[in-house]
Amino acid sequence: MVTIGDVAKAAGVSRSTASYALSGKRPISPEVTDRVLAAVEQLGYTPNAGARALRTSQTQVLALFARFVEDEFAPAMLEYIKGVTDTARELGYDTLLVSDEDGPGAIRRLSGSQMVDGFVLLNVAEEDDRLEPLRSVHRPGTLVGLPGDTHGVDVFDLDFEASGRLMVEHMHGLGHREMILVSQPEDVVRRGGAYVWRLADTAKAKADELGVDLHHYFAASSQPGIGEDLHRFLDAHPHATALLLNNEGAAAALPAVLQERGLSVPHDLSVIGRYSDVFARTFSLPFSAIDSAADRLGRHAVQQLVDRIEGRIDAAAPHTVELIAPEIHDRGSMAAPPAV
Amino acid sequence: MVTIGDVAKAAGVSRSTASYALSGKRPISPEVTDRVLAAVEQLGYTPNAGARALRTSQTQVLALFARFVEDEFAPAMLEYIKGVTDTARELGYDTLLVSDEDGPGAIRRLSGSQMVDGFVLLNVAEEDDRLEPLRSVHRPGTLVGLPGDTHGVDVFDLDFEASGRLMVEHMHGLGHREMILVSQPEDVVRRGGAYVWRLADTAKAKADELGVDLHHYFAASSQPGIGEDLHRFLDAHPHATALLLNNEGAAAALPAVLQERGLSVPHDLSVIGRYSDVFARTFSLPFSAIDSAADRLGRHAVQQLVDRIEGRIDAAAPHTVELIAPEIHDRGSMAAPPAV
DNA sequence: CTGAAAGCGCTTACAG
DNA sequence: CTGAAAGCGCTTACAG
Repeated sequence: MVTIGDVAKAAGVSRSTASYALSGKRPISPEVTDRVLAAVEQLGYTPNAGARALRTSQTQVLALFARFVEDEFAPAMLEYIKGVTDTARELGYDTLLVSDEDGPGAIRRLSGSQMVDGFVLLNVAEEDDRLEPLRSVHRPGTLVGLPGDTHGVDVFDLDFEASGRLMVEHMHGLGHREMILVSQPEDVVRRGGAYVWRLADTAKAKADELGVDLHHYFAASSQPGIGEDLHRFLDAHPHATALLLNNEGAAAALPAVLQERGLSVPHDLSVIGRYSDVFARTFSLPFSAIDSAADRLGRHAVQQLVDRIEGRIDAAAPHTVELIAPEIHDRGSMAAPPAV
Repeated sequence: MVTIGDVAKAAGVSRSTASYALSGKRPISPEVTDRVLAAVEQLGYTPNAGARALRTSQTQVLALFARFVEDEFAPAMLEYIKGVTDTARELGYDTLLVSDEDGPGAIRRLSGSQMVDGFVLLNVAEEDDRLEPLRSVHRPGTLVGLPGDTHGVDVFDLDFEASGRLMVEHMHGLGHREMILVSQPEDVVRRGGAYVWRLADTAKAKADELGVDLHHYFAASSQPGIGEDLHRFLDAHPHATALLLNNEGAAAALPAVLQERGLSVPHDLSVIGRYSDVFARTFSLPFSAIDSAADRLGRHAVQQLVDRIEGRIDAAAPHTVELIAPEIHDRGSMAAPPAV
């Protein structure tokens, strides 16, 4: 391998001069700089990452913790991952992908071995077992997903409370007075998916406030269960005119259910979902939805993390909790309810 | 950070003895070993990865190159990624995920900076621009996907040629004599998806050999195009009794098309696809299919790579091209053709 | 069975 | 504006 010593020799300077010429950390004459650059080019020099990390205690690597859970829609996960890796690369960092069962152990291991400069955690649960080690390791960490206790970490998530309100408000504004809200299965909540009840609770509160009759159900997350569930809900509430979906499987199953019941959207039923744009494209879903903003969340998370790593954020300053305001991607599935 | 010097001091031995006690590379008395281990435990020692890499020229990190292309079904990609990262971890390696636009540049950069011990390339095209740098960098590389030129790399893929034959043979064995084969769009082939014509060519050859009438089409990969395409193919060949799908979008769109035409499977039409099991689950697809074996391919690729890195494979020995034999996952969508 | 020392390649404080 | 030297933490050949 070619080292900075080789570069220095080829350029006829000392190793320190070669190093400074490349880093720009002290003024080097243009002629010398040119010779160094030429040598780098000609020899194909790339600094040894291990040596640099050993010296500087900076690795230019971020750890990305993804949890691959059943029930979870994979393309959405991939979008987060892509958002994170792309942004990291733009900012000069590589990404170590950790899908370890043993999340807490992996955090300690990677921090102890000084392999990474910081951590991005995806799919964060209400009570997440990775948070305790993360807080203890003294390396910055950013979460995508809002846990119960946010101290010591930066947090980015969709504002699910505002999302619940927005769904109900929007449908109410169109004239709907009876709605069905379909949430993820209860075991998603039990595993720590607090976003499910966050959205449902605010939806219910807003419905109460507006005098809307809102029926809330947990439902299966995949076929055939979810199809049967949807039929059951619609049977139980024949006068409901709006369907709010915080359950990706329900959105995917709905077109078949509508066809079986001979319902047309938005003529007979108005529908709004909460899922990512890739999800909509993958299943060709014709329903308006609040976008999960996966790539934006991944992007913001990395920017914040790198700002911290590189000292652009005062360590004493309070941590960020950024909840992205929901935006409805309109696909034309909402209208005034049918006249009675 | 705690170093091996701290451990040595706590155990009352020299740094070299501490190191040897941990690596086991030379005999150390049980008492001393115990003291070292206790010190490690108590101090929470983890070796500094950069220092170790600098000394040993081994990083215990693999680079995983994923290409996120449109048209590509993401869950399948995620399955490969999971197969690779999990296997790597089991073998003591971390995984650097690279989704760089600049694949060739990233290979040179990571190799030059000695950040990784080897490369796994996903989604390899017939003529892949990452192969030239990979061959030049003198670090082992394993491909998932069969390129035109396999020299200097280990290759793992599903045997698409055998898959084409198997589809036709199996349907022929059930009595079918006229079939439709639906391939991915032509631009997938143009981008280097040679597996498309590999499967189609052997299917056609086998059909000729068996006297089967096989109609081959390229089709769109997503709705609404693919639905229209399927209708068109079925209209054009009213006597075809079997449908062979080497196009995930076609498989996902087929249930709706069948319903619209009032066709039942396998009574009116026998169907076989080629897609992963997660894909089938995600879309609740009721069709028998040749599994893409994503996790198995990822697993084998990493095992082979690590064997090479760790010198368990003679560098002079020829490289591997392992094509996994297709297996049909039977979901009951194939039967004898309807009596005329 | 154990220890003192060298050196991997880099950056940066020290010296001029 | 440039150079010689130290030291990051590790492993291993050298010495006993």
